[in-house]
Amino acid sequence: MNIGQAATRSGVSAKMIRYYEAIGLIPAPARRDSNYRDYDVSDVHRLSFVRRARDLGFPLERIRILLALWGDDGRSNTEVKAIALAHVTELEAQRASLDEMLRVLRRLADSCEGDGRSDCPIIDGLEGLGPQASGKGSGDKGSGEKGSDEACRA
Amino acid sequence: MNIGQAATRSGVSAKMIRYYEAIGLIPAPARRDSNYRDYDVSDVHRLSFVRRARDLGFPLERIRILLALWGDDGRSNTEVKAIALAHVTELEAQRASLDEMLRVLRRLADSCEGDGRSDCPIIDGLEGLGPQASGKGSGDKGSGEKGSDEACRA
DNA sequence: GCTTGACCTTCCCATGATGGGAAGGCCCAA
DNA sequence: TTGGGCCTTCCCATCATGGGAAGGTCAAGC
Repeated sequence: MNIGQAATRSGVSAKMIRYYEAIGLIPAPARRDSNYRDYDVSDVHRLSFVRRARDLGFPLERIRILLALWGDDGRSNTEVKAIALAHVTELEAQRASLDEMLRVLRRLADSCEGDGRSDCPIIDGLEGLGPQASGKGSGDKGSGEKGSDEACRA
Repeated sequence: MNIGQAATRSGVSAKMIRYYEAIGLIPAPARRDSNYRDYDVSDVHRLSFVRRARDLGFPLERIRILLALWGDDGRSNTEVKAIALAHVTELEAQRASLDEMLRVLRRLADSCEGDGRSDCPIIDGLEGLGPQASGKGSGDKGSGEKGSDEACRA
């Protein structure tokens, strides 16, 4: 079947199928006389495997390893599990990072009245790093105080 | 001060400072006779603002708006809050996506013994889409069944 | 003064995964 | 035969960041 058919069936775009082939993630399929790529059901099967792994957030280099294990009858599920758990650990780290951002952002947003005044704890929080920036120092932000002691070293 | 000093003080790498200038996120600073960029404390202040916003996951285009609001004495905190809340919504969507990946991955990992055999529910889960792939169909994965009915249309 | 090493400049390239689009060829049905 | 839809390759863009090369500057030590 053509690449468009394979794309529809596997859920991987034609563009991505060509890319996966280019980087050697999947083998180059047979070509017809017209130079069209020719896929069969096992190719679609492999592409679906890749797509599901992508949906789970696996980076392509890890999927490369998973594909090798997939096709290895003598594989050890210990290795597969290790890859999965390593990925879980990375996703957890990402989530922890997101949670921290959300925590800080929500606190800032909660402390902002949003009542139309220019006074804004969110801006203050970005400007100074205190938990609640106390001073309303937004007035000194311009390009005014260009001092002349330039080589100042901390 | 030199760009290196500004980088150290603001926590933004020199590379990034030049990039932010190139894309117009921050104004081009004065230059010395040597063509070195010359920063003052207000520049460092602005860079620190950018860095904190980046730490909270704001994309640069949103930071561009925040910077404009920061420097606008007549700003409305309503607008700032709207931007922050929009970002919260996006981060929450990302977290939901991560959580779903983690949920599926943990379930797969939990169902895998990791005992050295080749039998692997993780691989099965990637291969077929069932909640628990029942059949141990990993045997048919090779490049064997290259059928000849190529123009098959679903 | 001269050397040395740390710093600065610009420019190009790479990442990771994906999409957009142009220019040209192929295929099938009307 | 023609038209439209599919395919091919090739180049470029994203987003934020880093690496590195080739060359200029500066400050300190001798």
